[in-house]
Amino acid sequence: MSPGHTEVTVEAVGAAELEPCGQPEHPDCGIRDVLDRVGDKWSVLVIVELSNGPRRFRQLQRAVDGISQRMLTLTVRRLERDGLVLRTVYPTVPAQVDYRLTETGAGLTHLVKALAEWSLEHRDTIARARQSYDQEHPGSGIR
Amino acid sequence: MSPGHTEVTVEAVGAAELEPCGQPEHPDCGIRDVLDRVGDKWSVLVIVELSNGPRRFRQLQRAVDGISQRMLTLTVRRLERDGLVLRTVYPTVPAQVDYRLTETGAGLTHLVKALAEWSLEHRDTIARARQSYDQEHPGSGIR
DNA sequence: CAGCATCCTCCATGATACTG
DNA sequence: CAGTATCATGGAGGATGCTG
Repeated sequence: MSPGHTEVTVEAVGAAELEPCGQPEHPDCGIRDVLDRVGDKWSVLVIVELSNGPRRFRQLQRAVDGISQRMLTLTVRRLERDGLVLRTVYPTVPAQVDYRLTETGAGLTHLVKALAEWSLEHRDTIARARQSYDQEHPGSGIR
Repeated sequence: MSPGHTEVTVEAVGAAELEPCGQPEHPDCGIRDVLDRVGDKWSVLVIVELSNGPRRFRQLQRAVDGISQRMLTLTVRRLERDGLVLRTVYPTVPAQVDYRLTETGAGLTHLVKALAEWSLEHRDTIARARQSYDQEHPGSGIR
């Protein structure tokens, strides 16, 4: 997975076969587009929950503990806009809406789950690293 | 919240084999700890750059286009604190410092690269999805 | 139930200046 | 070179109230 590339910059992330794209304006090659989504506070948790099957709005809100109505709306709208989530409205009374992953979204799920598993596997290691860092650097103010 | 919930919640992320951990206080099981790092604006780009080998401070700053001195400092410090990056100071004049991934950090790199590759593979699909969403939902205000 | 509209707060990030 | 210190700010996110 690591071919013999010489000076590689951060944008040539995938390895040799990936387009370096090398535009100063887009140093991240659109990776940020996805990362901004994966990175925000709620998207991943919503995606993971949806990976267990379709969910309705309130159901999602209850599952993703702590999310506000507003943020759930925003999150799920953005995911829909990106084509990762499909939103279906049933014209019942009261209204009923469900959300499910699209195929694209499901593909991302695997990566997200891998990340989640990695997190769980290394949380202790990281926690210990932090403790020892904080001991050796008292009052560093880093969080 | 329901103490003995049988409902599958977002924390049962990996699937059946992952610890549900089920603490209302830590619904994310520490996934957030890692996600917060992966999610912030610069960590991933720094990690990816470091995956190409050790880098010095200025070198990193030049590679990660657009990062400010302050944010680079904060980012590498946090990565160091988490045990993902090793910081080595050489007592030369002027000072010389290099950063390299720890083994833990290198492990995360693989996932991050997978994410980056996925991003590149799907950026067009996502871009098209956004376009069509924006057409069908004019003035929705979603970004 | 599934939202939208407002208001408000705080923090991540940026800009700038200075230092060993 | 490799930072630290300080100030400013935009926007993410929370709280609340209302609606079809």
